[in-house]
Amino acid sequence: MDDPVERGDTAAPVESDQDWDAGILVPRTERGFRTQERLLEAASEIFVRDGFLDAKITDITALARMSSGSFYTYFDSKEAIFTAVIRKVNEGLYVAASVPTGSSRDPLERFELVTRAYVRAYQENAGLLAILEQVATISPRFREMRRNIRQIFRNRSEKGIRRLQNEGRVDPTLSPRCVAEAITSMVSNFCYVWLVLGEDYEEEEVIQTLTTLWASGIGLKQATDS
Amino acid sequence: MDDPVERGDTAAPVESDQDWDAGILVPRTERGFRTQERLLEAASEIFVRDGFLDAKITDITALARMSSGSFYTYFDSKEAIFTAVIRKVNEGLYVAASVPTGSSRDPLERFELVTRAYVRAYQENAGLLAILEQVATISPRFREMRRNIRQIFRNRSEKGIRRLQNEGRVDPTLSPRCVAEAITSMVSNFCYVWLVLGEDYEEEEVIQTLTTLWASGIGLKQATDS
Amino acid sequence: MDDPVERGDTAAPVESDQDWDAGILVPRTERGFRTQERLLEAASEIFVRDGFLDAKITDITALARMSSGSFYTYFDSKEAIFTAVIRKVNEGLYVAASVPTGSSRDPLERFELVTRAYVRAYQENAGLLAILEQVATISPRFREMRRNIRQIFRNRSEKGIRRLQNEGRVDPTLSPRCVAEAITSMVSNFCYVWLVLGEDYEEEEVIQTLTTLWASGIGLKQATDS
Amino acid sequence: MDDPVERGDTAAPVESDQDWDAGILVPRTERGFRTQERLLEAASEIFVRDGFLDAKITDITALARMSSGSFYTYFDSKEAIFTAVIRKVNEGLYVAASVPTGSSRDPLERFELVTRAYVRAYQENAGLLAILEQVATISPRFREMRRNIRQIFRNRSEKGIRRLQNEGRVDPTLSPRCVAEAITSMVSNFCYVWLVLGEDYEEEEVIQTLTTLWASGIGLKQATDS
DNA sequence: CATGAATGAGACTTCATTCAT
DNA sequence: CATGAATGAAGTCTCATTCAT
Repeated sequence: MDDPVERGDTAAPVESDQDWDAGILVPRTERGFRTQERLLEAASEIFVRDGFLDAKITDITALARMSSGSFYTYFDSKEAIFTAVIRKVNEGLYVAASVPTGSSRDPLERFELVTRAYVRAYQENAGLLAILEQVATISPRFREMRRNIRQIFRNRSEKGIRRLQNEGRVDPTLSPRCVAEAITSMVSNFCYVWLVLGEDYEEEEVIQTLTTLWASGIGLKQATDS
Repeated sequence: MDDPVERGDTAAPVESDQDWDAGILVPRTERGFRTQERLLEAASEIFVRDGFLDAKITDITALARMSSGSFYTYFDSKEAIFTAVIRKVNEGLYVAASVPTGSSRDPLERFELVTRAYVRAYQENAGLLAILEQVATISPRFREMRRNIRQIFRNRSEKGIRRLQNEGRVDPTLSPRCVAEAITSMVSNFCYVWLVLGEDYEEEEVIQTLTTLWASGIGLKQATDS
Repeated sequence: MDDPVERGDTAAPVESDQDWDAGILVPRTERGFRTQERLLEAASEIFVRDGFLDAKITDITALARMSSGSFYTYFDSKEAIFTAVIRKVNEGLYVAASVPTGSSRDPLERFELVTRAYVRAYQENAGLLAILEQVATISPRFREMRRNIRQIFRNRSEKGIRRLQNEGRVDPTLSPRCVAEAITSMVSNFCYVWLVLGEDYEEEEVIQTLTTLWASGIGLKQATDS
Repeated sequence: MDDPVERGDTAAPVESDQDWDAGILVPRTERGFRTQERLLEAASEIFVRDGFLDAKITDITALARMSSGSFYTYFDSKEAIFTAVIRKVNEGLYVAASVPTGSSRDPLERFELVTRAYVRAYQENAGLLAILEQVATISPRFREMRRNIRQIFRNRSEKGIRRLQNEGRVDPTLSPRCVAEAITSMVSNFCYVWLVLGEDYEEEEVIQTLTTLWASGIGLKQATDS
């Protein structure tokens, strides 16, 4: 394989020992599942609206049309339900950002594909990602979670760069990990500034600019033959 | 001038109408100035140690060896003293990140100089910048403040890129503002991940990698002659 | 009808848009109602004992044998519970001061009846009315509330006087509203001075004096026949 | 003498042992007197504007253009300066409400004269009297002070009524003290409701109504001859 | 399993008054 | 005598979580 970026693994979406299930209770009945689902939807809405700190359990349960006490039938704590909410986001991001099998083998095209997929996924989840950013600054547990999500992208980039270096198509003196970290920073933080903080940019321009900077930055050469 | 990055303006360090003075009272005596200074030092320490949310006014005044009420002689609130603390950091960053007059005219060298200065400044203030990151996710006021600090660097980069484009040394199809935003993201977020979140990197490697990605990313050509 | 004073309306006890419910939460269970009742009783006692300003929420909850936080399950603030306490007093006053149906048609007897009822009601609620007087000097909201309570009596008197004027039994040159205000002042403030400030008077003498001054003051003539 | 109301005594304006001087320091210099005067003027303004509770020493000193510490050179406490302010009001009221020597001997005319004078004096001092009312509900010391002021008028009325009773021009069965209390309540509280709480009345109508109610209320008969 | 009432720790802030300069 | 900095006690209110019904 000569992919600059890994294909999405089909296995577990998280590559760490992070406990994504802590405090999330498993309902015993079908009705219970639906109730838990209602809570998750309500929580997403409240977290996005008020942030993690200002989100109140009572607001979530009220929106889900149940009593506040019932919350604890389904989740152990506010952190537990936030974990559950972010887990769904993470799964979505993971799938979205996977380079589909059979897509082009041209690295530049793959860069663009990855960037576009990342941007799209970020756009769709900007609200909750903003809150994750907030929670990560407060709680080590969620800092770790945020780091894990980030590492998915960084690790894929790193493998891709390593491969291109092996193929002689990228400056071999660069540290793949350091470069991958820098590119991940560039892409993820650009999305944050643009989609969360509200700097005004035009989507296509963003994707082209990031792709170009990425490719040129690592000195990508076109394959001599192929 | 052909600077890729602007020289530090000699005027005010803040280029916005952000109110950096809100809630910060001005002492009328020398003694008052010293007391306020003591509070600022204590606050820096407490903020870094406990974060903004967990920092208690009483901890700050205790560390500064005065009664809790005295705090309010100098600051209206925790927000106000945090603003004052960050204002000092900002001033430090501003100076640190200015390209010294008389430095090299070679863009690559200037990129490295700027990156190195930024990294150094970030290192020195990592503790408080981490807290600013936290507070920015919570309070619109500080989000704006963080945005202003960021824009100093972005605007300088933008001007530099525009100039290099005019000189024909950089890809003219790139949007200077978008590129500047991306590079600012790359550099600032790398520092965050590295110096705040604790990813392990080696300083010189970071500086070289960021400089290279920056320069190559925008397709910087060496001046043909001169 | 030739009543000098209106019979109690059977409708709402408050004749204004004053918001008597602001900040008073409605319990959803029987247990909740009992708890709220306990708080109201404790609050009455504490308000009378300490005055509004010195009344502490913790004293109220301690007297009601519950944790301080429980207070806020039933009331938003000290103002809210005071409103609730006064609302009960107001309802009591309203009922007490109503002239019973079927009572004498002789105006003088009715004046005495009304004065006696007012005095009795004031006596029973002197403690809380003293506090209302205090709060009214501090808060516009309660000033308005006090005004509303007062107006019940003034408006009734006004109607009664108007009627007697129409019947030719009272000086027609007097302004009914102005006279009613003066009589309300006389009666209510006498009760205040006597029952709150502690000037020493004998109940029966007070009632007779006030009744006489009222009746003679407006020049009440006995019905020519009847 | 057959005055229904006493002529103003020329001696001390207060008929009690109330200590009107407590905490009011006596300046040693002419300049000191002027400074104290400045404080009194500033205090009046602030008390009227903010009420006693919300009046801040620093607001008073700022308005008087001096440092907060200097306040205590002239007054021992906030209560002391309020006492001083009210003392001036009291003196004004005392003088204003005195029936001028040589005025008519007709009781009805005298009633009107007294009422008019009281109303005028109240109008001029409504702001501070409102605050005295507030403070009286809070502090026993000022409650006593308010009572003293009130008693000046009550005692005068009482003497007048007693005299008219002796002359056979007023119902002899009425208790002079009780009647005087009632009339004082009527007049003073009417002024409060009208001038402080803001009920809308027309001055001349008020004076005529109160005078009529007063005179008729006690059954004043015109002197048969004289 | 659902409900909603009960819990309780604890930090911020004010401002009259005192005191050092 | 003037200045303004320093003091410090004390009470409200929040809300995640637990528990009785």
